[in-house]
Amino acid sequence: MNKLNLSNYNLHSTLLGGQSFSWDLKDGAYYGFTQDKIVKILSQKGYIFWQTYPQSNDENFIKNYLNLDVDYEYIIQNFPKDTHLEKAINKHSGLRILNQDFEQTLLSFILSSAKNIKAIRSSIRDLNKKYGQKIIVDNKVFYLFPKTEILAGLSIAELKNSSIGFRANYLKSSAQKLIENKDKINSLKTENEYRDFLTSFNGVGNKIADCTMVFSLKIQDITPLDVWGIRILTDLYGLENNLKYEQMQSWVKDYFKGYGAWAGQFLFEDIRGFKP
DNA sequence: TGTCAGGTTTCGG
DNA sequence: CCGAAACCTGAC
Repeated sequence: MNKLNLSNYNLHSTLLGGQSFSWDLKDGAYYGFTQDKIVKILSQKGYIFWQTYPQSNDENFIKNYLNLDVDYEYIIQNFPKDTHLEKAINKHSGLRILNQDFEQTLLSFILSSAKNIKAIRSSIRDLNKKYGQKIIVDNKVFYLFPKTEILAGLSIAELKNSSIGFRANYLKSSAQKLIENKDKINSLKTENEYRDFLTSFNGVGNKIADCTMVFSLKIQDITPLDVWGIRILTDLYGLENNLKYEQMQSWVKDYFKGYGAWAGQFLFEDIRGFKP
């Protein structure tokens, strides 16, 4: 295992909270899957220990994924002082935003629409088991997230065997579009460019575009506006619920001073009652 | 047993 | 543009 000096990083709330479906806690360690590796992480007062498989010691990956080049203390200290945020930060101290793989994040959130977290995690693991590579770590069996090419080549009927229902069409069509537009995402930069591209995928509206931008493209000034996100704005901060999507995100950018993604994540985990 | 879940698309007005 | 129905299915 590799050792990394890393204080104030709440692995539990970060890896098992709502921003990723790819992690499990087993025997005191967190195991996650991407499209090409299994990642093992555990924390021990002020340090984390980690390893990647089958390619070992992928330090570049781990630092990118854990999003370590952000100035966490600065972000927290710069938040507006209000009781809701302070309560949420206190409860989930050390919660971070991850920088996950783009294609996996987009495809995973396409599967999330109108499903609860437990069900979507179950569907993804079923797809992994059927179509992802098997890897043994610590005598435990893991499966990678399926390659985009594999998903694009499956039939709708095959995909529906993983309990994803009407999302099967979205998944296949989006996987195909990702292949046709290989690396196009890397040529884009601004939120508007990202949003236009992402919402052109079948099955991707504003909310899933938000999740993809925040959790895999380092957009920090917006927060995903699902039912919970909107509830936060209306119930806690008094916004009118008939505001348009763009107006709500505009308020988020302004009020949270460019770090709405981070503030929103604290508030989201708090309001939905995630146990730290 | 019926409703609902971290939405999007489609369709009618 | 805007509200409502349709889309699948496991979970409560």
